[in-house]
Amino acid sequence: MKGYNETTYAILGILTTDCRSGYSIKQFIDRSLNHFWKISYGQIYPTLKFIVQEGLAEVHTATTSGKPDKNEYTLTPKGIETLRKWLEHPIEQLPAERNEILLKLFFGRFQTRETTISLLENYKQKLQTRMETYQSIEQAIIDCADENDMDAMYWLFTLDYGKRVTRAAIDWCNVTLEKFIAEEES
Amino acid sequence: MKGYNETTYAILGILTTDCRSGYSIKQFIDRSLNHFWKISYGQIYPTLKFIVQEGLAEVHTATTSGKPDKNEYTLTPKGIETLRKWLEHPIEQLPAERNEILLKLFFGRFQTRETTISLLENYKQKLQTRMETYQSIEQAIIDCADENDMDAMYWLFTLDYGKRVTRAAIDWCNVTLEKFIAEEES
DNA sequence: GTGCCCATGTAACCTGTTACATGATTAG
DNA sequence: CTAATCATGTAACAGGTTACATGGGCAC
Repeated sequence: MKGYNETTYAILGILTTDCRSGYSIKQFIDRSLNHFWKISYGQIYPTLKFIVQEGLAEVHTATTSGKPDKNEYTLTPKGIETLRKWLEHPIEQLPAERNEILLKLFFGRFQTRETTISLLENYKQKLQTRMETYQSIEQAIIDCADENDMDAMYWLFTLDYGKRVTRAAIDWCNVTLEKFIAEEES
Repeated sequence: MKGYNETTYAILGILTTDCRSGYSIKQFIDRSLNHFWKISYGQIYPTLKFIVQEGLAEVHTATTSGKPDKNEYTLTPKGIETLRKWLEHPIEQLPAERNEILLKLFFGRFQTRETTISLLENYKQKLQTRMETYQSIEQAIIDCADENDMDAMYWLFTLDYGKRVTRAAIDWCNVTLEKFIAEEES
């Protein structure tokens, strides 16, 4: 734990919703941001401590009958301002994605064509599963969202991103597979 | 430095080419795999040490006149076998990409529309720059590759992947921007 | 003699996950 | 009584980058 990193801002963002404790932050991420953001308790609790130290939020222990006590965090004006600054700041650089499948393909000269083909088919299958997951999440959002539901709109934007990128990767699998299969026949 | 991780296999793969020293491995990655794999000296040298410890490669000091000595690594049969096993093994799970722009967009309820639009336009611009880079690399490969050049073929596959995914992301920017701009007019 | 490429290496640090410890309450 | 859910927290580890130390040779 050092300073202001993306995890800090992600948590600051979530604290603007109704999720105010470490446990419910984790739940929120797992339910809603899971396809483009993950986080573990090992990061959440130390970060919440840091956020309080910096005066970005305040803690109050909430006693609910029938449930264990929980620490509820409320953003301070300074916290809101810090979040807003970050949101406005354009991203510095595109994330450099490591891609294991491209690495394996690149060294494919040392494999048989059959192995490369089954590698690609396995990858394609995983992408298709992901695509189906996106589609069912999307349907669930559409079904239960009322009109003017801003949260739903933003969820759909992020899902649309995931679907388009996954679709492109599946297309690539198909054309690449075709090339290997064509070569095999010749 | 612990055990067999992706970095180990990446280096094992590169050692099958003419790059046999830590320095030239770094160069190779920066020149050829840069768009989907990066690595720093801080990983390369300890990993090479580990590879030798495991008996996957052997070191020999090569003295070239006019240049400093360098440690040349040569794969052993065990090293080749280890690499081949990894190459054949299908990837376990799709990489879970953290996406800062989706995170910022998701919390866009706390920004003005103008800010969101400029965020997206900035992102789109970066994607376009990346696309141009891919295209110029591709052209360079096509220009200098002779027929039956297997390396060139694999490079083009990985570039094709990058181009398709980047294209999909740009398309997403466009449709999302349109929605925000339409909303602004209404 | 100065700056650049070649070449090797490491220590400090950052970020994150996993596994564990702890304990209350409730439903069956 | 026991399993599940709610809730908080930390220590050990894994993986990676950055910055630094070191030094040879070459071209200007």
